[in-house]
Amino acid sequence: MQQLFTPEKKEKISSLIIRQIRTAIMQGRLKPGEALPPEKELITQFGVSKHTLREALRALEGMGLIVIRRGAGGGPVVSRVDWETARDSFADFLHFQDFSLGHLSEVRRIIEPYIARRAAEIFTPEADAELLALHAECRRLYDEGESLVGAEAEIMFHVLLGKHAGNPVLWVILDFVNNMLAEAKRKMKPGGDFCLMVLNGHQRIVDAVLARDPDGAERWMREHILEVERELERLHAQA
Amino acid sequence: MQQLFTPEKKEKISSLIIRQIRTAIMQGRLKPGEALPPEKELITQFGVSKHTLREALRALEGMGLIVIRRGAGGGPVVSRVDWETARDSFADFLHFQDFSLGHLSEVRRIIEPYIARRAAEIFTPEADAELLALHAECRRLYDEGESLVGAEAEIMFHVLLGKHAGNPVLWVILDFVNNMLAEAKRKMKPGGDFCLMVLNGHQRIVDAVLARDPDGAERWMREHILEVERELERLHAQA
DNA sequence: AGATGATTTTTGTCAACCAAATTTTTAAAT
DNA sequence: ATTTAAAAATTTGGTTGACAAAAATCATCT
Repeated sequence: MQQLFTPEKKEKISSLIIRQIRTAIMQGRLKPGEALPPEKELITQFGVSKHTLREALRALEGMGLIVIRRGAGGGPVVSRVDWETARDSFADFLHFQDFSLGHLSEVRRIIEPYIARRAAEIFTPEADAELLALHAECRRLYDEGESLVGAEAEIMFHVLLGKHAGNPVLWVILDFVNNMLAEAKRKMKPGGDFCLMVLNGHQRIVDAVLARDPDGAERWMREHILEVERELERLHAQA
Repeated sequence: MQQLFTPEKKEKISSLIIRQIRTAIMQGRLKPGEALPPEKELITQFGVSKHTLREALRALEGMGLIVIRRGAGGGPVVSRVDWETARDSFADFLHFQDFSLGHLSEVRRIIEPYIARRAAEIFTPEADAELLALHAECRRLYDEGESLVGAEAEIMFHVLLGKHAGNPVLWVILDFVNNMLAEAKRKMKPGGDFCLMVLNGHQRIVDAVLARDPDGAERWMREHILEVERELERLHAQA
């Protein structure tokens, strides 16, 4: 038999407080840097106990929406949600999905050639210099025999290309995918030949970007991504 | 002068508990569906007060990592982080970045034509049926004079194409971008001509996918995205 | 003026209590 | 024996009060 009445949902008080504060921030009624009233006052404003209020504040802190400092003049302050927090949440979600290296690589295959093309089109001399510095760092790592693959500099090489495209949405997708992939790559412990392949791939992309050759940059990036993908699959099959 | 000693960081107890439980889940030592000990026992295990423990549990609940039921046999249970939670977190982050409709549209321009091509390549008869049903629903909305743009069915049309590609990473990107864009579109209240344009665009894509014509699907999707983008910019300029 | 210590503000933690929700058990009735 | 209803047990939800710890401010002494 069908339910006749709605289940009269009793939401937890702390959830109500969380939503109130969160929507106030989202509607711009509370801006980053602005301080919320201290605990004592919030307790009276919301009409709840200290414990209950603190649960709400702790949850908001976990979301990265506020930071709480203690001591005189302290208290909860609205803050910008940083990328680390958002990325963690997204990684938590993906942990329960069944996805593979291939899925991450497919996303790269779609986005990164476009990014490389844009870089060749719009890079400024300053961006060129950053790219060269990062590539030099990659080469140094290789020359000193350290594992290039999965290293911070190798991730940043890819992320940097997107950084100057001025699209934050694209940028975070790029950052996320490359970081997830790097984590997996580090576990595989690829050999020196793999690193050399990566380095050469990067070299061709750098050359094309600096030569302001969008077609070349796009093509070499695609080659690079595919090469890496093939090699990772081979390593994965071995293990 | 350089600091001589580390600042002896005193992390909050609840944060320590949060991290312990979270890493236990991430390392697979706690699986979805598995119940954690009840409050009473966790209090003794961690050696903290009820209040402190509950703050930690509340934060974990906010992350979507656990759900808490009360009553006998209840208590905290590990759960899969759902997409809603992760999406909210990502939206919170983007709220503080300065990004525009153009940035969202650029992502669509890159991804959706590829998705349409893949759909034409791999769609099964069941997927075809789903697509047709959704398109019929879109047409019904238009015929009844309701605003098609920003409607649930219009979002789902785009998301469905990616759903059957079997790449969860790509799928969530698609879902996120289309939902963000839809929210913005709803606020603009576009007219009936806009809706007709969208409907015709969808029609061409459906035809190409059903005809198993990857080139056509890709091309028409690109046209569709660009058309919508131009129109949105025009509306935005008016306001 | 500058250092030092006391005071104040504000969060962090703990403890004990009662209320509400939900399952399990028990008991009764058919 | 099966179904139904009441009672009990379990577990979280919420309140109050108290004290500790951190950090800024203010007063005091040199």
